[in-house]
Amino acid sequence: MAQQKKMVEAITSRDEDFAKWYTDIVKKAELADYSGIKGCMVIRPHGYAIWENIQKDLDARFKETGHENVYMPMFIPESMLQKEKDHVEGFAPECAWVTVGGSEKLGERLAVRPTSETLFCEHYAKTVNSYRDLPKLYNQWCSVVRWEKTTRPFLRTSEFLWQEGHTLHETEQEAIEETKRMLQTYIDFYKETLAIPVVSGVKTEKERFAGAVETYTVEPMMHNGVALQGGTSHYFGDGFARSFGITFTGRDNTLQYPFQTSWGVSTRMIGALIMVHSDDDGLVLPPKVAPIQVAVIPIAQKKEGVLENAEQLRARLKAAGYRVKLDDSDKAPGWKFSQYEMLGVPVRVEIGPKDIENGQCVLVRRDTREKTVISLDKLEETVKELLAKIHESMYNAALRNLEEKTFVAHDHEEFLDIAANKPGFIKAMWCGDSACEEKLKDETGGVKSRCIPFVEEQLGDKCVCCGRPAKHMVYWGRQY
RNA sequence: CGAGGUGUAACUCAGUUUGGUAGAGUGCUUGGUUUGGGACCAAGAUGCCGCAGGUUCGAGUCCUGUCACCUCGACCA
Repeated sequence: MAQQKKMVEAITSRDEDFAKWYTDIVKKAELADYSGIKGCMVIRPHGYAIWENIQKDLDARFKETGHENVYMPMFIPESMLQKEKDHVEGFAPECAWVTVGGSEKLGERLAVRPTSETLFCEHYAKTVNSYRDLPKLYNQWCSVVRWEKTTRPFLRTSEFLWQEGHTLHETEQEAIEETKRMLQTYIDFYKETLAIPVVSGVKTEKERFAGAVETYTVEPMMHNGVALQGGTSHYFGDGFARSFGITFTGRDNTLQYPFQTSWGVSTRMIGALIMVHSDDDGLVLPPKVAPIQVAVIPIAQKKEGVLENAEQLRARLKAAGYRVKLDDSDKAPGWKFSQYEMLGVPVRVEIGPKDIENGQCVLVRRDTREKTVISLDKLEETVKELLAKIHESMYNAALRNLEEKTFVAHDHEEFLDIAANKPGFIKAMWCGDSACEEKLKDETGGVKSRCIPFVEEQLGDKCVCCGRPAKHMVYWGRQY
């Protein structure tokens, strides 16, 4: 028990100091390290492996919906960035600029891409001529740079990895459908792969992406009641097309502007995995993205036959298609238990002399710590069931947290009271005026509109801020 | 951009008040004993004290400058 206590002390308690707990997990679970470059992190093997699993899963979903991967330059000439007015206003303040090449000052400075709409537009302007060239369904996996003032590993870093889909369509309706399709892809991915429920809907004008007509968002709820913008899908209308002169000859032989979308998710999702699922003993990973799904820990491994039996279990699980690791290092078993819990490995298999004698092994699940003794011949079957069960109960626990932290405010006073005392989402009616969003944000010290859900509840008929007739029900909350 | 903090071993930090041989714990290496919740014994290796000047016989310590990172806030598709 003394050792158990020591282990817990290595990580700051989540309830005591959430921010410190978060960075402790990042470090202890070997996800990332600070780099010596402001706001930039080193993503370590365990963190990068999670990202690779995320990529593999998402990429397959993109391909299934007809998208192709491309790669654009990382530099954007200032003049190109400036072609769309709202866009440049939104992004120029946080661009990193290249002004010197070798020893020569550049004639025109280059932005390190903060996002690639303009590059895609430039390319589309050259390659799209006819309605037969549409739709263009492109995606790119890359990193982008935004000169953030306040950074935090995975949640907000100066450089981050993401994917950005950029598509071009013949009709407005098609583009809107694409925007919503990709939002749904994100919603499904969060649920099916990350075991995270989200609130989704459309952003208010104030929170909209620079240059977009509509911005749709997925908003997961963190364990401490703070929301996270977990992914966005934008409908651009033909605004960018007009700014960049992208035209095509339509079916009726007239020159037309195409309609455009973009959508992206980033390594920020790894931050969500931490803040939604993990606990005071370390990371808790959903099985689909866990770099190691099963850790095999031999007990008294120098005793005859133990390592051989452990190796057999490893080989069987590998053959069954699982990512499995046998730890035969000479660390004490207790150390290994803690270590793999810290790393978030969903299932641990223990095998020692007693087990071998009885033809059994011990399975321990990370999320609940529940131990089961099973007969060795049931291994593959039980692990399969267990991983599915773990995903499901992780999702349910996260859903419970989301529901418990969602409140309803009927009037101004109630809104302020909840904002001050109950961290989470606040559902409340809104008149549609940005001034009310601004006022509520000031009054509460940071509560902003998260989104207007697709299905709105009629909680009242007046705006909770100004009392004028309400137009929408809005999810409000603090965000990372 | 504002306020605060920190730079000494791989990590966490002591040492700075009062200048005098560079320290501890953890980790690492080797050997042995161990092994069902972060084991134990023994022996080792590891330093441009952030960087640049200055004062001094002598600077981790005093002075000047500078750089970097962290935290909080403001800002934030």
